[in-house]
Amino acid sequence: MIPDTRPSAEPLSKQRLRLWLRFLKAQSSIEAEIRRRLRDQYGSTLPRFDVMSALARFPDGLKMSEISGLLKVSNGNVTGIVDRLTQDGLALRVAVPGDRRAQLVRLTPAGQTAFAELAQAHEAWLDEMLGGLGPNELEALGALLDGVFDHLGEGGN
Amino acid sequence: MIPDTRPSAEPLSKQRLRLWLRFLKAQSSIEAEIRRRLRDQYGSTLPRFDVMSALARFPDGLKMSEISGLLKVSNGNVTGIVDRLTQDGLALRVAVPGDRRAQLVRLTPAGQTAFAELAQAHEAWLDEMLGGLGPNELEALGALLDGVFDHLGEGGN
DNA sequence: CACATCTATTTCAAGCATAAAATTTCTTAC
DNA sequence: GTAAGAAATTTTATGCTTGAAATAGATGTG
Repeated sequence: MIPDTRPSAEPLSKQRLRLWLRFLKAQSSIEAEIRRRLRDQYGSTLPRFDVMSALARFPDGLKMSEISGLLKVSNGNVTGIVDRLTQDGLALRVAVPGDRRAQLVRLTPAGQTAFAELAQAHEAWLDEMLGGLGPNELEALGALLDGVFDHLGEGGN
Repeated sequence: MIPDTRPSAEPLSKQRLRLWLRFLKAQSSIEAEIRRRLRDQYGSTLPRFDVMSALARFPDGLKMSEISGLLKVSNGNVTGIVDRLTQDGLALRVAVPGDRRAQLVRLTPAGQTAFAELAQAHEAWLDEMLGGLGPNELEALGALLDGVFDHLGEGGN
């Protein structure tokens, strides 16, 4: 097929803007549905899930600043979320031997159980909501996202 | 090229999950940069920009509930944002003749000027950040997003 | 050891977001 | 016209998020 190289009536910047708006709409409608289900079915939230997810990947515990670094959110933000997880008995803070400033946060056994259940539901929800994407579409979308990242200069992390 | 039709080692649900995480990462790093620039360069925010954008498209004004409907956010949310825009002299509430419950929100002239400037910067930023996407990529990405929407049953609006 | 500096975390003030309750006003059915 | 219900909006309580300031502890240099 011969690519259409005619200058479009609409400038490229407008096309990029419109694509961004569609991108945002897809993202936020999916995310809103996930938040709703976390709330209604599990009495939880996406920020809590994100923190638990990080903690689940590091059974030896994470320092507060490591959590905020992984999730790319502020320190003060993590303080509040971990406070609430701790109140609910899902996480706990343990002292770091050599450093009285820092603490390691870990999932409690109850937290591990709760997270396993949430993670399974989360994966199933996404599988359902992204069901329109088969293997080829997934690969194509992944490649396009790589293009975005390359240009943003954020390949790593 | 012969498509690889072998059953992948990784189940499709996991692939969808991983794609979603990359999708989220792209979206949130771009959005974070936009929020940062709105704040640092214009002393504004994305929610304010979204509301002003809706108001700019309807010069005759919008009722509070119309704004929240367009932006798909709660009523109480809009109350606060419009309050702050009004305090800053960018929007105003005018009475609706036949209905003392409702009010029309409009941009002030200052609000129109401010929005025009923000909108131009916003488009330029996206053009820069999505610069990795040429016409063909834009079209391909648009088509893939359509596939997602179709499956979500959210074609319209 | 003292002092400056750096690091880890929490606290604070402001704004954003929601769902649920409350208020005010309109409409409709009698 | 009055009472019941619906509609438009605000208020409230709670949680998430940020950047900046505060606190406490560690580290390094003289």
